[in-house]
Amino acid sequence: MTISEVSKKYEISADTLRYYERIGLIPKIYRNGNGIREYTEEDCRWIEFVKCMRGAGIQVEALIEYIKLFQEGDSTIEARKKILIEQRDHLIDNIEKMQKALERLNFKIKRYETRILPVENSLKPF
Amino acid sequence: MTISEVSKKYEISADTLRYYERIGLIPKIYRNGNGIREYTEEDCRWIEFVKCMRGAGIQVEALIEYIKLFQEGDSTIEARKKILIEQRDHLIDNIEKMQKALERLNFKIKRYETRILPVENSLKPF
DNA sequence: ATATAACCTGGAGTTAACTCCAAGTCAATA
DNA sequence: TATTGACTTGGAGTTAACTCCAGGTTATAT
Repeated sequence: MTISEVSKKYEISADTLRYYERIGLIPKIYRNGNGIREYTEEDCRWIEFVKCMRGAGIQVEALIEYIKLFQEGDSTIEARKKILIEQRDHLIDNIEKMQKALERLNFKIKRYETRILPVENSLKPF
Repeated sequence: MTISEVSKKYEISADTLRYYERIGLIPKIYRNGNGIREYTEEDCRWIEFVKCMRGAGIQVEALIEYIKLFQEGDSTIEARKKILIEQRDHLIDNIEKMQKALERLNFKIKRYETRILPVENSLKPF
C-alpha cells in the first residue's frame, strides 16, 4: 500500500504518517527501489492500533516507549505490561471525568430545554 | 478567598487562575484596596465548573464563547444551548473512542497476564 | 520531450494551553 | 527599619503533537 492509500484508509495525513515513523511510533516502513514507502498489512495494523490509542488521548511518548520495548523482545514483557496498566488506569480516570462533565452538560441542556423563555436570571452557567 | 486558597482548593495553579481570568474563562475577579484578588463563592463555582469541563477536555475557546454569551444576557440563550449540545456530542464521541481503547488495553493486559512466560512471538502489540 | 502528479527529506512553523519570570507593591514581623 | 512573603503585571518561554514547506526525484501521460 502507498502512503496516500494508508492516509485515506485511516484518515491520517501523510505528513503525520511520516512523522509517526520518524519518531518511532510505527516501525520503519519498507521502501521500494525509488525510496518510496510500501506499507504491509502488519504496518497497517500498527497504524490502526496507534490511531485507536491516540484517539483516546494516550500520549505519543508512552506509545513510543511501548513500541520500543516490543521491538526489544521478550525480556521486556513485564515493562510493557506495566505501561499498558498505567495507560489503562489513566484512561479509566479520564473516562470518569468525562462522564461527570457529560452528566453536567446533559443537566444544563435539559434546563435550557424545559424552561419557558424568557428565562429568569437564576439560570447560572455552572 | 485569596488566590492561593482557591489555588489549593481546586488544585489549579495561581498562574492558571490569573490566566483564566485574563482570557475571559472566568469573570473579572474583585480586587481589594491593594489590587489583590478576592474570590467570592460564585467565582469559586465558576472555577469549579471550568475545572470540570477542562478536565473532560472541552476546549478553552468553547468555554470562553459560552461564558461571553452568558454575560450578554437572555438573548443568547439559544446560542448557548447550541454550544452545550455541540460540546456534549463531542464528549460522547470521545468517551466512545476511549471505551474502545480501554477494551483493547484490557484485552492486551489479560493476554500478558494469562500467558505463561516465555511468551511466543505471536504476541503482537496491536 | 515535457508536463504532471506523487513521492521524498530535513527542518521550520503552528496551535493550544499553560507556565515561568522580572520587576514592582504592600503588610506584617523581627 | 529592614526583611520576608504573598501578591501584582505584562510578556516571554515551554510542551506536545502535529503541519507545512522548499527543493529535489521519479514514473506516467500527452
